Amino acid sequence: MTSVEEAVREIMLAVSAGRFVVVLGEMEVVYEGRSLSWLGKGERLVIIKQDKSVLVHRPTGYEPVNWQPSGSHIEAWTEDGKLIIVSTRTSPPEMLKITITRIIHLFTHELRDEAIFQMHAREEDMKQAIIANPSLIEDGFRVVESERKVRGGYIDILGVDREGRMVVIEIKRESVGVGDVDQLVRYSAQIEEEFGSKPRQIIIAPMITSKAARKARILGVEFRQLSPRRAQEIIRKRKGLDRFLSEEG
Amino acid sequence: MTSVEEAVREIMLAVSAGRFVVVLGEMEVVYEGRSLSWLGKGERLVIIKQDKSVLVHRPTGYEPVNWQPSGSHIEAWTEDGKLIIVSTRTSPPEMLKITITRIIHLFTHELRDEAIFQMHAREEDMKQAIIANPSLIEDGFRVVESERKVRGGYIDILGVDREGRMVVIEIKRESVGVGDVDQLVRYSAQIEEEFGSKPRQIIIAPMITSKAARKARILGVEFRQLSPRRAQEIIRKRKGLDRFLSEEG
DNA sequence: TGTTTAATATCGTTA
DNA sequence: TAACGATGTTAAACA
Repeated sequence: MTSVEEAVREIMLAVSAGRFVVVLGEMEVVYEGRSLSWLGKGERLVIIKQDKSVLVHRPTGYEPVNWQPSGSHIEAWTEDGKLIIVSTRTSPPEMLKITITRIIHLFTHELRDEAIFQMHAREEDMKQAIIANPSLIEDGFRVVESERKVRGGYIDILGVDREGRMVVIEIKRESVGVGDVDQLVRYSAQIEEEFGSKPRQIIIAPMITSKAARKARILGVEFRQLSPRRAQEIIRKRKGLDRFLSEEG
Repeated sequence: MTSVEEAVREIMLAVSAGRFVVVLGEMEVVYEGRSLSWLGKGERLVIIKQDKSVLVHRPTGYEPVNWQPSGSHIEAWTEDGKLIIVSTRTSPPEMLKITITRIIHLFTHELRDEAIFQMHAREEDMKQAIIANPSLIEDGFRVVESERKVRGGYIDILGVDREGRMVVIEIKRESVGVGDVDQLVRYSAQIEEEFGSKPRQIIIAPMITSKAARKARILGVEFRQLSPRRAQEIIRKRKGLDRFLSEEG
């Protein structure tokens, strides 16, 4: 079992050398800053990452019970045979104090991780899929602009249909709710204000609630079904095509 | 160094026994479910919590790069000398696959943590908020004394209202019960004894039970709503001001 | 069980 | 720095 003095030395060395620190132990935790919190004695996991972010995890649950973001200042010392770890930040001013009364396990190591994290099938990917393949909306549809700023937010895609009529498109990754229909109508009203003619309004999403569908029908909002999964497949195909073209050209 | 077979055995044992698992190692991670993600080879930390939630942390950043919530099903096995950990969930259907190509460190332990996590201000902080900002009680209110000793305890705050009438204030961090109303009335009686005139009686708390509210109405006790959350905001604002003043002065 | 709201939200991007 | 939207948001409160 590591002595408290050895633990302090090992932690401070690891922190200054940019090594990853893992401590399992019995501790109390106090946080003061954007909020205040107290957590009495219990066995938990403390992580000090290489960017000096700190996480305190209880035995259950997805979220850390306490934390401190990267860029904070870390100090460790002993007090009455206890191991104290304090992380402070100036902007915003906040402080996390961990009082470890018993060390169960301590381990430090320099982690190397250069890999790129790739994620697909988000709302952004659905937008890219439509831009890459506008006929997903309907034949003859053309994209004019994406992320056009309006009061209260952005129009995901602004386009023109086969007959030259303007189309305002709202994309949702999950089920469309009543609020999403309202938002699209608000944005469309601004386009009508600006261009003088009422645009078509289309929501594209994997599904729509019955309430939202009713409201959409009443307000003249159209719905097109597209799952993030299918959008992902379109992007992948498109990428494959790009690769083929660049290899050929 | 732990062998892969030993690691599988230790992890499966720990998971079924409800122990906490920590693995530092070189790994690839794939997620499929609400989205799709792929993360190439790199050194990371894997946590399997006692509720079978899984977290994968890179060397930097607050958030886990991949995770799986509690209640998922966990399996571990070996494949070509690699350690595979897969966590699956049915609703929504999602899967996390961790392929560990090199184990740097493995540790399992049953963590006991019964402590209650308390966030936001304590009763003491609510008192400080009122002292810092007496208009929380009402316009023209002034604090005369805090923690004045009486038979049976202390008066949280003794003050004077706009018309010069004495005010006895009782602070509660949680819901006010009948007993709290009784206590305030007992303390007020002593103030009346001492000063010769009946003081106003105010309870300040985030909420009050209907029974206590009825009793308060009958006994002439007033109620002011203040949540620990709001008290905390006032303290924080005050502290920010103090810091500014101390820097300037 | 489904819906709404808060979070020390975090994390980007943009003005 | 502030504002704003997206997040595999999560988690709690509410109906």
